[in-house]
Order: sequence, then C-alpha cells, then structure tokens
Amino acid sequence: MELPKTYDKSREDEIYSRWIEKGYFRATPNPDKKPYTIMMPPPNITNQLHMGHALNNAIQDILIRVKRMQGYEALWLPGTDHAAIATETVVVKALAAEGITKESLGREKFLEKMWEWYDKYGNTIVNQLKKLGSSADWDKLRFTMDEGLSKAVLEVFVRLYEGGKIYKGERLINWCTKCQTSISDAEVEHEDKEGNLYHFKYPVGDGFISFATTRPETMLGDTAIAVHPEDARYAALVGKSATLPLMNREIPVIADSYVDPAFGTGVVKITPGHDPNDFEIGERHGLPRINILNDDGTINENGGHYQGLTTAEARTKIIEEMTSLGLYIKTEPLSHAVGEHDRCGTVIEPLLKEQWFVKMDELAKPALEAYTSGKLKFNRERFGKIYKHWLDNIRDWCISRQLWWGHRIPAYYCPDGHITVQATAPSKCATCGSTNLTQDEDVLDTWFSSALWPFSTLGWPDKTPELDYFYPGNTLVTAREIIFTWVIRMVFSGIECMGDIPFTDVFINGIVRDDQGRKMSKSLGNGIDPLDIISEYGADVLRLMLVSGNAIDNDTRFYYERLDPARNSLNKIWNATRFILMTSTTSGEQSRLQADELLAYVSRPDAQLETEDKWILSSLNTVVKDVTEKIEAHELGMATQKIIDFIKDEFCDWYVEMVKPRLYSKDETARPSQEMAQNILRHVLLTAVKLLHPVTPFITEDLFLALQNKEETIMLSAWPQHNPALDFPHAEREIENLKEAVRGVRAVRTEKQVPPAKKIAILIQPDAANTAITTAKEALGFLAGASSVETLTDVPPAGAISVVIPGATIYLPMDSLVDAEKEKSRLAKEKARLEQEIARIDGKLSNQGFMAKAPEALVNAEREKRENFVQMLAKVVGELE
RNA sequence: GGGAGUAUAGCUCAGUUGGGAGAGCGCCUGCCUUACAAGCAGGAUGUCAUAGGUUCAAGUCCUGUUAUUCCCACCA
Repeated sequence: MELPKTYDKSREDEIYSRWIEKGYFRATPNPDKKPYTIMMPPPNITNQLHMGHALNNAIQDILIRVKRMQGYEALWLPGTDHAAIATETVVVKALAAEGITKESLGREKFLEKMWEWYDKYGNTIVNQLKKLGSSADWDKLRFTMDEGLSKAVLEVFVRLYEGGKIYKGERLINWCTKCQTSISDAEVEHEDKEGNLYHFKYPVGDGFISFATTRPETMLGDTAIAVHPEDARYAALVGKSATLPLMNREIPVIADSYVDPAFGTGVVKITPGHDPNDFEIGERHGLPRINILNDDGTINENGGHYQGLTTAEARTKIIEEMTSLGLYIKTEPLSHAVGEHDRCGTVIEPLLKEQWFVKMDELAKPALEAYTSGKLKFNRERFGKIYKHWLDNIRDWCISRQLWWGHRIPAYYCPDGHITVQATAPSKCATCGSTNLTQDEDVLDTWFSSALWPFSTLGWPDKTPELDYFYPGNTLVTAREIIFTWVIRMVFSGIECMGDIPFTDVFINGIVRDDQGRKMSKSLGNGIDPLDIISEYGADVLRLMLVSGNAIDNDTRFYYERLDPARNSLNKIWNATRFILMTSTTSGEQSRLQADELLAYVSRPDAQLETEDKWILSSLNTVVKDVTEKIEAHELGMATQKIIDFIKDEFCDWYVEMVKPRLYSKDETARPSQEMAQNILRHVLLTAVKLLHPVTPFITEDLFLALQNKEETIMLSAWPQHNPALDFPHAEREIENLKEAVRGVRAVRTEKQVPPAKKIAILIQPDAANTAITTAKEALGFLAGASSVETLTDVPPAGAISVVIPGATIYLPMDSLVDAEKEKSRLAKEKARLEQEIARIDGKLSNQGFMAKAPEALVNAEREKRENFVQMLAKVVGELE
C-alpha cells in the first residue's frame, strides 16, 4: 500500500461510510460479552453543531471505542432533540417565512406541517456529528416525538399521577410574556441589573406605615403589609388594617418571621399573586391571591383604572398617583437580580397559573441516596456536590408548558371539572361518566421526556432484550450546565421506572470558549463552526486538538494556532508509517506477519533482541499500561499526551534512528537482526496506533490497514495489553545512557560548530564492559554523526574533548578545533553542576528526619544517584588535571 | 447572599497517593542528513498570585488575602 507524502485527511468520509456499511457501530444483546452503555446528551437537532458538541462527542467516542476494543458489547445510545421549545421557535419561524402560521392553519394542520419540517431537517445535527467521527449507534436513535417515546411518556405520567406524585394546582410560575408559556426555574437566568428601590407609605389608622419596593406596579395586587412579630416598632399596628390607596382596598397588617426587621424600614408589602415569598406568606396567613396581569404582561381587570397598561407604564403612573396623594417618599438606586428567560431574554413575571407539578420530595430521596452511597460517581467531586446541593434544596417541578409542540398532557376534563388521567383518550369521565371531554391544552416540559431517554430508547415500557441487557448503563458524558435539567431528572426517573439508576459514572466536561475566554454564543457572533475546522483540517485534527493538552473537566479556549501542532503530530505518525512500509519491502518474509503474530514473534524466548529493541518494547509496555489506566480514570488529555509523546519522542526520534544502520545494512549475516528491527518497528507502531485510535479514528484506521492485512478494521482489533515478559529495565537504563552520550556529543558538535555533514571519530572509555555504549556502537555512531567508534583501552589522545556520562567517558579527538581554555571552562561548569547535585543529595541524606521517615526506595534511589554523580565528578576532575 | 473553579515560561496550558519544575507555540543557533521543512539537532526562559501553617520534604495538603471566571439564590 502506497501512502502519499503528507497526511491525507480527505479519506475521512470514505472511511466513515465503510464503518456504517459494515455495521461496526451496532450493538446487540450478546450473552458472551459484557455490556457497556454510554449515553449522550441531546443536542438541539435544528441547530448548528457547536464546539461544545464537538468536545463532548469526542470524549464519548473515545470512551466507546476503547470499550469496543476491549471486547465489550458497547452501545453508544445517542440522544437527540429534546429541546421542544427551541424546536418550536425555529420551526414556527421557518414556516412563518413561507406564510404559514398557527392561526391560519389551526392546531392539527399546523402540527402536521411541523412534522413534515421535522422529518425534512431533523437529521441535521446527526449528520454533522457523523462528520466528527461519532460512532454512536444511530439505529437506536428515536426522536423525541416518536411513537415509542410517546408511549413511555404517557405511561410515566399516568403512573406518577396515580401514585400521587403529579398534581395540579395554582402556583406562582415563571411566566414568559413573550413566549406566553411557563418555564422551569432552571430556564430562568438571573442577571444583576441597576434598578430603583421606591419608598412609599400606606395610611394605617391615624398614621402611616412606610415600606420599599422594586416593583411598584405589584402594589395593585397587595393583600397585606407584613412586619416581624418581635419588632417593637410595629407591634401596635399588627392586626389593624392599612389602606391600599390605589385600589381603595383595606389590607391587614400581619406579623411574619420572614420579614427582616433590619432591612429597610422592616416592613414588607405582601403580593401573593406576584412574588414567590409573598405567596408562601399568603399561604400561612390565608391571604387572598390577586392576579393583576394578563398573559401578555399587561395589567388586567384587577388593576382597576390601570387596566390595559404595560407594567412599565403602570409603574410610572402609580408613582405619579402616589406622589399626588402625598404617599411617595423617595427613590434610591438599587442593584438587584432580575430573572430572564434564557431563550428569549424577556423578563420573567411570577404569575399565578393552574399548572401540573411533579412532587419532588419522595423522588429526590433515592436520587440523593444513589450519590451519597457512592453508587453514582462523578469524575470530579465538585460536580457531585452540585448535584447534591440541588437535591438537598429540591422544589416541585412545574412540567406543563403552553406550547403546541410536545407531548400533550393526558388529562381530560368534563364540564363539571372532573379530571380523568389515562394514557389513551377515555370515552367518559371517570368520576361522573360524562362523555363530553376535552384534553388539557398544555404539553409537557421537554425534559420530562428527555429524562426517560435511557430506557425509553431501549423499548420501555415493554420488556425487551435490549432493555434487559443494556440497562442500567455505565457512563453519561455531559456539560456542567445540564446537571440540573437532565442528569438529576434521568436519575430519579430511572429509579422510579426501572428501579435502578440509569448510569453509574457521570463525566462532566468543561466548555469551549473563544480565544478571549468568552462563552461562544450566537449573540456575540464568536462561535466557531466545527464543520469549518473539519473541512480545513479534518475531524482527527480537531479531536486531537480538543482532547490533548487540556484537563477536560476545565473550560478550555479555542485557538486556531493550536490546530497546527495537532496536525503536525498526525503527519509525523503518518510519515513514520511510510518509512516502515518502505524499509519493509527489503524483505518479504516479515511483511506477511500480522498484527497478533508480531507480538508473538518479538516476544518468543529465542528472539535475538538488541538492547535498543528491548528498550523500545519495554517503553511501549509502560505506555500501554499508563494509557489504559489514564483512560479508565477518564484522564483523556494525559492519556493522549502520553501516546503522542511516546510516538514522537521515543519511537521516531530515537528508536527509528537507532535501527537505521541495521535496516540499511547490505551484509547478509546481519539479516536476522534486520528482520527483527523491521518487525519491532511494525509491532511498536501498530500498538501505538491502536492506542491512539479512539482519539483520531480515521488516520489510525488508514495506518492500521496499511501496516497489516489480516484484520479488516482497527475498530474491532484488540486493545493492547501490558505484557510483563516484555519489561526490560536493564535495557532501559542502558539506552538512557546511550542517549546521554549522543546528546553530549551533539552538544559538543554544535558548540564547536562542526558541520552536520562532517563525521568525527569517537573513542569510548567504558567504566565496565558490556554497557550499551559498547554493544550499540553502531547506533551511537549513526546518531552522533561519527566516522568511527572505537573502544579506548589506552590513554586518550592529547587534546581530545571529553564528554562524561554515566558509565563511560567519551573522547572526541578534534585537535584543530579545540581551544584549551574554553575546554577547561566547559569542564569546570560541568564540575560545578555535579558538585551542586551531590551537595543537594548530601543535604537530604544527612537530614535525620529524611533518613528516618522517607520511604526506603527513595533513600536508595538518592544514594544511587549520588554514586553516579560522584563517579562522573571524579572523571571530570581527572580531565581537568 | 451562598457555593465552586482558576492564578505555573513571552503566549496557551499540562503537572491525581507530597519526594530532583514540563509541553506546544514563539524566540536564538545550525541543518533541505535517503519517513517527515507540517521536519531534524542544539540553546535561552520560571520568587509555581500573595501571607502564614502542617511536614524530614509543599506547585501539590490546610488557613487567610488579592485578582478573575462560573453556578445557585425569593430579600422587600
């Protein structure tokens, strides 16, 4: 197989198509294998893929590919669009552009149109994710609105209703006046805004009582004035009634411990219809709840002569009226939090509405228990804390939404107001038998159905082999912001419906910011489309860039400059493969050896391994172990870095260079050694490529196919195993010394400005026989650019430059180039360095505390180092004299 | 108001049981050496924010401070 000279990203589509065609992504219940299930969060299907998706997707794909290679029946269960609200917004807009509106078509027809649109464009995000190399089992994907999930949603609703865990009631909900719907607490964004604190007073008996408010318009809905029960200033007023002048309404002065006597005047006006706290106080004191707002945010008939005004207009007029009544005191600026709808930015009005709620106290308990017992784990403890904190302070979940697009609530009303809840439309009222029934107009919060994803996609409520095999799953990878809206709800829904948590590991990743550290967003226009990056660099490069050199749980910034190093690394690996393929053509025998046979070949007992062969096998062995461990610990950045570093720094820079003399040898007797080198090159690279495959799936597939022809895909090849028989610690030390020698000679060459093309003679004086310096003479000579490498038994020639390394002294006869004075100062520097090192170690070894308490292995290691330095120092001193 | 993260080389960031400060980019020098100039070799660069504490030993653990980011929250 011929590879082009530079890394070729253009084959990604072709490779992906082949994977799909071969069905490598599919997972089915298989009793001979262990299941592994990973779940993916729901990107909004109608939106563009963004960088956050790319990172998240890369992480999940890495985990799932490793598991597949490790022999698990690994299912990546994809979620897609659950964001019904956003979908509706987008679809409605798109249809409106064609002149089609809800009003013009009516509900049924309009929904039909929306379905059409959804079918037509709904796969956008899926296709985008495929570009990234996402190996989810897309066959398992079902959209939010499909039949299977609808069935599950209805089943859960009815079940919870019958169990008393869903109720309907008048509560203050977050109302978006623009979207005309209620939204959940999690969808409200609080932002500090500069506002005003207005001070007013109401007449009480003969006097007045003063208070402050940030929202004067809500005075229209006031039904009480509250003070603290132990506040002596107002004790006499409690029980009396004040006058709300705007409405000429008498309202009681009540005492409630909610009021902070130290804040402001210690008096609070109570508006149960428009403030959550006031609502609760109203509950305690049996106060009437007055709603003064229409759904569009204007004042309704309860606002008297203010009816029809917007809240802003009403506010101005009320201040005017209060002023003219002499009841206005003052205005002072105040910065306070204002809630806004996260999708449209409209200020949220707390509004009284009949809504459906899920009672959370009972559902929250087992979800909390799952975490505190350690069954549910987070990749970082701090994310677990967020989860716990939310559950500790759980409030009932408002699940009804006033939208057209979504699962309609299966509640049916008869004219007498009786409620019948059942999955299929009932023919008559369960209470009175009336056949005149109408279904609730509201639909369910999109997260209500999303929460069922882990099991509804596997067939629940039916009993299916998939559900039995793949549930409970293993890992959920998602972003921090979705812990409340999705993670927690999946957990308690799973416990409620399946009796077990849907996954045991939650992997929270950071978000990708722009180069200034800002969140990428549409409004800022600073988003970077991953597809643009892919078309320029390829998915592998993007994935490698996103994953390497980062702690994935931390936020990361996107820099275009970071793409080049990632691409360069891949190009390096690409070319290493080319080199190996080129040199292998010198012999036909070993090119027939296949992936698994290579390992057997290099590790058989009679293998004629050179020191450098043992060293690289041993290093590879360590890398296999480290990388596997790091991935298990979800430390993907470090795992990736270790693979890349090994391939570039150890394999390419040293091993490949070391064996070149063997490969190029024309000597027939060198043939076995040559073949061994070729096979080890192949084995080591093949193994490293496998380790890298989860991160950069496409290039590694190409290289895998080029390096062997027995297996048809790297995706299903076996994950490398650490093999104790291939540990060679002695060879590792030898080669480290050899590297020291090479580096030493190279440094001297640079310093003396010896042209790279000019070869120089090298004389080695080993401290003992059989060190790598003598056994790997050929490699040393090649790496250091030597014309000859001789072992020195006699005294060194006069004027030769000496390089002291552990285990040997190297002499470079360079008479014409040597400046004796400079040479002395170089050696003196080296002497000083060694003396410093020895002094540092002596400091430790003479410290009684250290000797008494430090681990023995550490003490021995320090002693060994000292010994080494002392020997080197002696040689340096010898040279100086 | 409560909680959490971050602070390490000029830049962007790694550094997970505490044991000789790292990478990439950039910079300097020399090389188109028969896998790779998207490359190779050599080199310079740090009061690990700050003040204390624990320890034989702290970038790493504890406490305070400063800067910065994020999440949560009903304070009129």
